[in-house]
Amino acid sequence: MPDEPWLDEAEQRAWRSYLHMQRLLTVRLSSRMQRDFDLSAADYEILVNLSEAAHGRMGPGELAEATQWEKSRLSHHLTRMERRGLVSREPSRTGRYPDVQLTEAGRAAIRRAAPAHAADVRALFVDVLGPQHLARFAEDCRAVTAALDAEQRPPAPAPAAGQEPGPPA
Amino acid sequence: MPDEPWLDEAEQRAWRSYLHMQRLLTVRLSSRMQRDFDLSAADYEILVNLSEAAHGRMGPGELAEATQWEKSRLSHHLTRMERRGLVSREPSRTGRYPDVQLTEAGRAAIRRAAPAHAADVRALFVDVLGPQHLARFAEDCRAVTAALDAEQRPPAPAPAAGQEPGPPA
DNA sequence: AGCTCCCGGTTGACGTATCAACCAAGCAGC
DNA sequence: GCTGCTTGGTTGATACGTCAACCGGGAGCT
Repeated sequence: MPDEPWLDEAEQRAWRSYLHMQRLLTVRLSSRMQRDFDLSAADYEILVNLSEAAHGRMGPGELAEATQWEKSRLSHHLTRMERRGLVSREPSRTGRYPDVQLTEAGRAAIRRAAPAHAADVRALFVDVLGPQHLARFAEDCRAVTAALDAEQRPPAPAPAAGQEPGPPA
Repeated sequence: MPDEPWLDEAEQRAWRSYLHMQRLLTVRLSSRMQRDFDLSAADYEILVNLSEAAHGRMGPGELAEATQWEKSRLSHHLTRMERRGLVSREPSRTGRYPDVQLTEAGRAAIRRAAPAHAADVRALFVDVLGPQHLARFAEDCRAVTAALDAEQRPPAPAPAAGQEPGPPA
């Protein structure tokens, strides 16, 4: 930790630029998805993960790991999604806890929403930055993430996991 | 809008890198502030704006403009903050609606929290990127923001407002 | 003046996030 | 086979955000 924590004006401006973008981008993407497809960003994230999984089916633990959500948030949210018929909880053959299963309605929902969402991400982010800036930007994001991870658990330098194509998160 | 909305693998990875960082960074900063100072990110934002204003006092409209919050969110949140004694609503001499006034407790709260928050932002973001990357990164953020703004209201290219130093937002 | 419309702000209802408390398998040790 | 701990999941309370409905004081018109 530096002795002088304060931010100078340039740093301040940079930080606020990020905050501002972050807020606008989040709001835009999620409100659009809500309006057009009746899905929240949280719903979408769950659906993406399930749709990428083996048979549209995962254990709660895996889901928690994949989304990095708190168990309690996950449980609550799954309950709500279950009530809306997007997922179901099916007794698991292998594990002790019921699996989360993507329903047909759930699969239909994400199939409907994904193209529009991808188009949004492309129009508002990917295409705005262009390939080069995009790559640099992502690199910077990973650096920050690494710093975050490092601070959280000093020991155990865990290697990162791979990513496969699919609907944009 | 492009005909092929889908994201290729590199784009996908970049986007997810951003999402991941965004989430971790937000959670880290806000949970720390909550834990150590009993302030949410929202509380902090209001306090920063008020503390930068003339006499720790602003009209609700100005606050809404500064934070870009919805009026309803602002109203609700101010009610909660008022209940906790961080702000008060004082009848305004100039305007028709009561001003929002930073209380002594509110000022004390942000004075306590700001240094730690600034240190966090520095340690987890500013110093991780370094001056050059930071500048580039911020530039990219502004580009995305501009795209967002442009899409929202096609006409009226409004010039941006200046920013002054103070506690980090 | 009296009327209407508009606009900034508040309210209520509902979905969501977080925290802490709880619960119920599984497993260790005896 | 019981005792008790660990672990993964659920529940309830409370704070937060959003939407839509509502309210009340001007401004403008006649």
